[in-house]
Amino acid sequence: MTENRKATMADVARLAGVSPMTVSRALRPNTSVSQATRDRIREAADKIGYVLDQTASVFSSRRSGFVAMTIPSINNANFADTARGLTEGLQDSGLELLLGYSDYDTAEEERLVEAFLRRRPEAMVVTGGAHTERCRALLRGSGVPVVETWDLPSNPIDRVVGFSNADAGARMARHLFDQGHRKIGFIGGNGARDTRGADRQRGFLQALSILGLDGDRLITDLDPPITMREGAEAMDRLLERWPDTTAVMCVSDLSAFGAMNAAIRQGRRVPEDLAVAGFGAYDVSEHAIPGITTVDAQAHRIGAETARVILSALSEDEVEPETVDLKVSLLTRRSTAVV
Amino acid sequence: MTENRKATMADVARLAGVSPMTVSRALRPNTSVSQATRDRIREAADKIGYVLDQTASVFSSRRSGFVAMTIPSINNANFADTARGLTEGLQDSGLELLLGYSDYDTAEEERLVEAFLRRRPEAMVVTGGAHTERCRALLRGSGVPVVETWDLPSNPIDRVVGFSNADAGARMARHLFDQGHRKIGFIGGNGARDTRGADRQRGFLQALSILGLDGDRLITDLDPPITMREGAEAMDRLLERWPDTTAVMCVSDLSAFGAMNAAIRQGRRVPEDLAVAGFGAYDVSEHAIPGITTVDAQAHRIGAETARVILSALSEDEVEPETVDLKVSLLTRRSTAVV
DNA sequence: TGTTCTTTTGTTATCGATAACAATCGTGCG
DNA sequence: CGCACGATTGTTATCGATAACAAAAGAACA
Repeated sequence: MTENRKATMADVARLAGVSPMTVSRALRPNTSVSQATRDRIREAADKIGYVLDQTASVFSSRRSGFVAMTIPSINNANFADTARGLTEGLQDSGLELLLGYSDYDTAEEERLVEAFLRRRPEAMVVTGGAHTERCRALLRGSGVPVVETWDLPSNPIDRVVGFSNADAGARMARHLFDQGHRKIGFIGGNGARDTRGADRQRGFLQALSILGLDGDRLITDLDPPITMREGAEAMDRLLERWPDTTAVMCVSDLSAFGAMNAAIRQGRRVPEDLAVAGFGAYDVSEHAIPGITTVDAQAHRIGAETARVILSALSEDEVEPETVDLKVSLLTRRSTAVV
Repeated sequence: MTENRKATMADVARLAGVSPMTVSRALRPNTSVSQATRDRIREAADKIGYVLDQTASVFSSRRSGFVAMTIPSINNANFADTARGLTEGLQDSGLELLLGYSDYDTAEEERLVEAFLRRRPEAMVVTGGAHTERCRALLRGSGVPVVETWDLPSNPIDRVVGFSNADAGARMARHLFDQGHRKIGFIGGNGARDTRGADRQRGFLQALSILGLDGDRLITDLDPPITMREGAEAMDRLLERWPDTTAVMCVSDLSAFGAMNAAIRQGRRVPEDLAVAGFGAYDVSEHAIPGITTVDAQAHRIGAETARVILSALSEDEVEPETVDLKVSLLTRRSTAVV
C-alpha cells in the first residue's frame, strides 16, 4: 500500500518464482501459461497490490488499446448516444474509447486530434466532415483508420458513417409544406461553427425554393451550441419581425423546445397558430406538450456502425474504406399537426 | 505521409543537425534551447510530419499528463458541466481530462478505475462516495490524489468536493411544506445504484418526518438513469395510487419534466392542483411551462474546485487533504408557486 | 523406452523518449 | 585578455513491459 516505489513485474516474478515474461503472459488472456502457474502469479500480484503499468505495455507492444473520438459538445444527448453505441461495439475487442470535445471549433478540434495522435490511438473518430487543413493532414498521416461521422463529406479523409444533413432539412421543409404551411421560418446557428446544422439549413432552404416558397424568415446568427435559451430568444425575434409566420424549423430539438415554449408564452397556440419542428429525436421533444416533430438521426446506430467499420478496418484482411449512409427518419408529432 | 515507419526524434534530429535530446527539448515549453535552433527543429519536424510519441514520453518521464474522471452517465448535463469546469481548470497546467462512465454501476466503476490506473493518471476523480471495497483499495493504493465529487462521504478516500444530497432533499421538503403542501410524494430511483439520489430521498423523507408528515407516497423502484419517460410513468402510477397528492419532488429535473407533463396530460393543473419539483437546475426546468422549481448543485463549480484541489495536491508543498462543501441553492419557479 | 510433437517457460533485445549529468559556447566584467 | 558564470547542447543510462526466439518440460505414440 504505502510502498515508496511501485511494484513491477519483476517483483511479482520474484515472489512467484518465475520469470517476468511469464508474469507478463499470465496477466493477459489467450497466452500459453499453465493454470497452476497463472493462479500462483495472479495471487502474488494481488498480494503486493501490483497494477500493470500500461504505459510501459503500450510502449513495448505498440498497441495503445484505445480509439479516440472527438465530438463537438459533451453535453449533447445525440453525440452521447453515438459514443455509447461505439463503446458497446468496441467492448468485446478490448478497445477503450477516449472522448474529447471540440466545442464546435475546428481549431480546437485540430488541437485535440493532435493530442490524441500523440498517444497513438488505434483508430480515430471525428464528428463531421469539416476540419482544418492541418487536421486533415494529421489524420491522413496518422496511419490508423479514421471515421468521419454525422455527415457525408464530399471529400472524405478515409471512412464515413453518417447521413445527409441537407436531406434531413429538406425532408422537414416538405413535411411542413405538406401540412399546408407557406410562411416557414428557420432558427439555427452560425454555420461557420456548426456545419452540420448549416447543411440542414441549406437543404431546408433549397427545398423551400423548389416548392416555390421564400426562404427569408431566418434567425441564424446564434453561436453553437444552440440551447433552449437561444431557441427562445430567436423565436421572440422571429415572430416580432415576421408575425405572420405559421411554421418554424429549428436546428435542434433543444432550440425547438425553447422556441416553442417562447411562442406559447407569447400566447400563440402550437400547433393551431404555429407549427414547430426540431432535429435529433431528443427525449424532450417526445415529452414536451405538445410533442415536437423531429428527425431521428439514429445517433446510437451511428456509433454501432462506426465500431463495426473500425473493427473491420483493423482486421487482418485488406478492406476497402467504406461509406455508410444511415438514412434519417421523420417523427411527426402534434407540434406540426393539422388541426 | 505514406512512410512505412513513423518518424522518430532521431529522424528529426538528423535532419536538423542536432542531437535527439535537443529535439526533445525544442518540442517542449520552458526548456533551454536557443530560438534559432528551436525554429530549425520545429521546421524539420513539420517537414517530415513528425508527431511526438507520447507513449514513449510518458513511459520515460513517468508523467502521463492526464487526470481521469469517472461519471455515472455521459449523457447528463450536470456531470458534463462538472467535466467542463474541471477541463477548464486544468487547462493551464497542461493536464488533459479523460472521462469514463460507469452507468451507475459500482462494479463497472471498479473496472474503469482499474483501467485508468493502469495508464498511470496524475490524479483520479470519481463521482460519489459509494464504491466497491476493491475500488477503494485501488484508489487508496494508487499513490495519486483522489477526489470524490457530488457527495460528502462520511469516510472519504482522500479529497472531496461536493455537497450534501440529503440537505438538498430536506431543503425541497421544507419548501413544499412552506408552500402549504401536506400530501407530498417522491419519485426516484433504486438507491442501490444512484446513491446520491437515494441520499436526496433520505433527506427529503427525514425532513417530512420532522415536519410531522407521512413519507409513504413513494415511487422509487426505477432503474437509473431516470429519464423523462420514467418520470412520466412514475407520476401516472403515483397519482393512481394516491390521487390526493398535492406535491411531488423528483430525483432530477428530467424526471420532473416527464412527471409534470404526464400530470398535465392527465388534466391536472401545475401548480394549481399539483406542485412539482426537481433537482439539478437543468435547462429544461427553466424553459418548461410552467418553470420547474429545482436545486442548483453548482455542477460547473464542482469541476472548477476539483481542478483547484488537484493542482494544489500536485504542487510541491505538502498539503492536507481537504473537503470542500459547496452548498446548494433552491431555485423556486412557478411549478411550486402558491396560486 | 525412445522419438516426436505440443505446451510451457525462459533469455535477450528493443520500443522512443527523457533524466541526470557532462561538455561546450557565449557574454560580461575586472 | 582571461576568468566566471549562465545558457545551450550533447552523452549515457534508463523507464517496464513485450516480441521474437530458444530451451525445457510433458504428452502421445510406436
